[in-house]
Amino acid sequence: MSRKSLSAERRRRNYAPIFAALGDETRLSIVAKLSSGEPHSIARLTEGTHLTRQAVTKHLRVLEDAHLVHSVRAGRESLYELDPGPIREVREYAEVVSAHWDRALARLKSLVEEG
Amino acid sequence: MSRKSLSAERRRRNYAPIFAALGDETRLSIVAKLSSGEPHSIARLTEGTHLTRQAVTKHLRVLEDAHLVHSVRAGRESLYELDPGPIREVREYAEVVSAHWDRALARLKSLVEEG
DNA sequence: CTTATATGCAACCTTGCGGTTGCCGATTGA
DNA sequence: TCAATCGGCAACCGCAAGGTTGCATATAAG
Repeated sequence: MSRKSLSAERRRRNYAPIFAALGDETRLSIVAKLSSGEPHSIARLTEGTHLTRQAVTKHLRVLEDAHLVHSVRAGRESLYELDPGPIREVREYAEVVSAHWDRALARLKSLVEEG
Repeated sequence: MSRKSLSAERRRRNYAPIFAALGDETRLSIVAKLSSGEPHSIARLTEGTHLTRQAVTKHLRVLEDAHLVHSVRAGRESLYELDPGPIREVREYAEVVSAHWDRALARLKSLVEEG
């Protein structure tokens, strides 16, 4: 289960699970906290929210399944850290769709002007 | 309801609904079809899928609520077209998070090297 | 006018998601 | 050793998501 092979698998057009994982405010806020680079424990990530630790744990599981995050056990706590790969893929997806759209518009425009 | 004001509202950090709308393979394929620039009717979007027209209609509703798509009635059919704004916002979000992460990593690295 | 096409609306079903509670094991620290 | 802290596991709950079927309505085509 090397990271390389995982990344290769992912690139095979499975964007939906990534978007789905990001489609929740709680999870977006977790991503925001972790994007500081500092690993956070579950208890730490639960602080400030009105949620149960279990709820946060479930959200972390979702993020982990989408490879947006990974955890390392450190003593009695497990530290979560951001995994930036999928976020880059999201950016690439958005760029591709935007580019496709822009080219299509340009084509339509030139058709109209020629006509 | 000018496009400007809509875009301004959206920019207020409501990324979750956009991601959620994109977090489904069927809807991603709809977006892909529409990114060609050519408006598609519901019947047209249903062709090739193993889904009911009603199911596709519901997905279109979700995309519409997230402002990823809008429809125009043309005779007896309603044509759907891509709305590129939210996709751009997705790209911006991904860029911001990536940049934040990269800066954090650079900071950590320099700390290690100094120490 | 009649029929076929394209959609809308509403009810209904099943499943998954977000969330909670309760209990148990492991690690830390006094 | 004993208590407190951090997590994992499992059961349970309500509700929305994804999907279907059936029927109604408007437009197009013959």
